[in-house]
Amino acid sequence: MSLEKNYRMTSQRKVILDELRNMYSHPTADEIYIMVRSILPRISLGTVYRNLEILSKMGLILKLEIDTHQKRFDGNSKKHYHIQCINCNRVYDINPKTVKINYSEDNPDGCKIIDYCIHFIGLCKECIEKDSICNTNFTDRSGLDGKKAEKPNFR
Amino acid sequence: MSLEKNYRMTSQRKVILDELRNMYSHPTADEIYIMVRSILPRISLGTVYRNLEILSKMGLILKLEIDTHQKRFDGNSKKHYHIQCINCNRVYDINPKTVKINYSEDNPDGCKIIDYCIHFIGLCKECIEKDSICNTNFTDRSGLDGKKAEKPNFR
DNA sequence: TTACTTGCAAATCGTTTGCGATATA
DNA sequence: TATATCGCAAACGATTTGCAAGTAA
Repeated sequence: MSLEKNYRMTSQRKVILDELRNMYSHPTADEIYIMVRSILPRISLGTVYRNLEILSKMGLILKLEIDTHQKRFDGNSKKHYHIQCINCNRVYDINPKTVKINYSEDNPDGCKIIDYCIHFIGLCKECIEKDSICNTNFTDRSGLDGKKAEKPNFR
Repeated sequence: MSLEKNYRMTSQRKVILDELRNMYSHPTADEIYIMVRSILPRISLGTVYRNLEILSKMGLILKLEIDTHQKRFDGNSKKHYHIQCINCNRVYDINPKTVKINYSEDNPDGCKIIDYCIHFIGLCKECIEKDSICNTNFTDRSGLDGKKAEKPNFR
């Protein structure tokens, strides 16, 4: 008597997984929906959401909660760090060797730390290159708060 | 010619700020709405949202984006660390002295890190105490994924 | 054959916004 | 008095869900 579901590998699920695994960036559900529709034009957004949920339950992908107003998904299911670009909003992997975090499990306030979530904010390679060509001066963040960045063209 | 708004200190705004400053935990907008209604019964949820936004723009409170499906607010506007309890879902401050983070601005992948967001996951003092009394064994996190924890009774 | 999955559409939930009335500086 | 703010209700955007039909194992 198992509580597990016998998940099936449908064509929809397979295409979503493949698309995600072939990407460098970590897209939102609606971005994945657009990509997958070029292969399966009749797929629905609900199916995309359901499959992303199941694939992450199966441990095949990662659900990222970096963006507060939209979830993002990562075809690499091993835990690692991410950076969100302040210019294009895309999310990329960060080399874990460049980061060190130290904390004591037992906090003087009486809390017990079990795990942590960290993500970085900065500029991606592509936008840095664009910056040095166009002189758009991204590194000045003043007045950027709350403004919507350009929609990323993924891939 | 200033772009600033001349914010006013209305009774609603003052009560929201005071409530938030007198709290140890960091509530959601609807939790604040419930609290404030006991003082100002005719206040609307929209007003609570608008004021929380303005108070954080004024730099008097902090908008926390720890919980992905609901924003939380902190009466202490200085940047500091937080922990969310896996049992009651409440968010508390973490003593910053117990945490050390090291990273290099320039990532080998070509990204440039400007800032970071970190928060901790664990157990709050209250729930640890409840655990040792009731033997509910919180520290076993298996099967907890996605489950809704009990609604916190704030204060 | 069975029960998992789909497409579709409607529902949900947190949050934002337009409006005419009210209150603060 | 000018305009920031209010309460109310409707709108919004991301996500979830109910249902009848379709399909993988």
